[in-house]
Amino acid sequence: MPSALGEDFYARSTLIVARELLGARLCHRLPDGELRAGRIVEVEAYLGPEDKASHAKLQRRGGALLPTPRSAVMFGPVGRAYVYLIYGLHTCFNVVAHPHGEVGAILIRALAPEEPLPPQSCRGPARLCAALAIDRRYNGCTLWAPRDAEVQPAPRAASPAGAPADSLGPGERLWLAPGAPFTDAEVARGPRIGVEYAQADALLPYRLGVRGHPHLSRPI
DNA sequence: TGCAGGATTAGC
DNA sequence: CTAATCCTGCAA
Repeated sequence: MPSALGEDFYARSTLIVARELLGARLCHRLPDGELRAGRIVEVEAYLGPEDKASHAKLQRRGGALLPTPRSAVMFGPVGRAYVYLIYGLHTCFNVVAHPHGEVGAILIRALAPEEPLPPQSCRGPARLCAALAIDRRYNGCTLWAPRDAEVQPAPRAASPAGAPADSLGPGERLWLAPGAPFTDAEVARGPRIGVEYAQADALLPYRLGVRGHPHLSRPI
């Protein structure tokens, strides 16, 4: 896994990591050796249970407050993938990042794709997953270490019904690599997309993108 | 156990 | 604007 961002990168404020993810490269090595990658140009930060737009929720079970199964990885170790199915149709990819003892993840919303991906194939969180062939098997996978060194996947619910039951093949790898950073002047912030149900929290400027970039999912 | 609704997208 | 489509979390 060439030059992956290290574990410490993810152990900081979710919003700081979101900002620094802009410019980084998301890379997927397929079982046949093909590399699909792109440079991150748009993200959204999602915090813990206090954030009404976030999947991170607590549920009373057996007298104790525990994370709900879907988003349990957001409560766990940083630098892992949180991958979920949305609208019964599409896959979204997030990176778990938060200071020790906190909760949060960053939704990757758009990439500037690299060869051989088609130029417009990574605009939107579900489209980039389709283009890079990222699926729910990656939920809970560590992004900063070779899978050989990986500890057991985060204690998450059993694979959602319908998820591929097979595990990742030997050659498959998903990781984040450093890339040419964007300057603060190039970064625009705005409200997150599609979270109107979160009322006041829907207005927080937790969507970050490269100003005017042609691969944004929509203008910011 | 049932059921409303979703961090989206393509198509009319 | 709406349908597609399957899980999820919460109510009962």
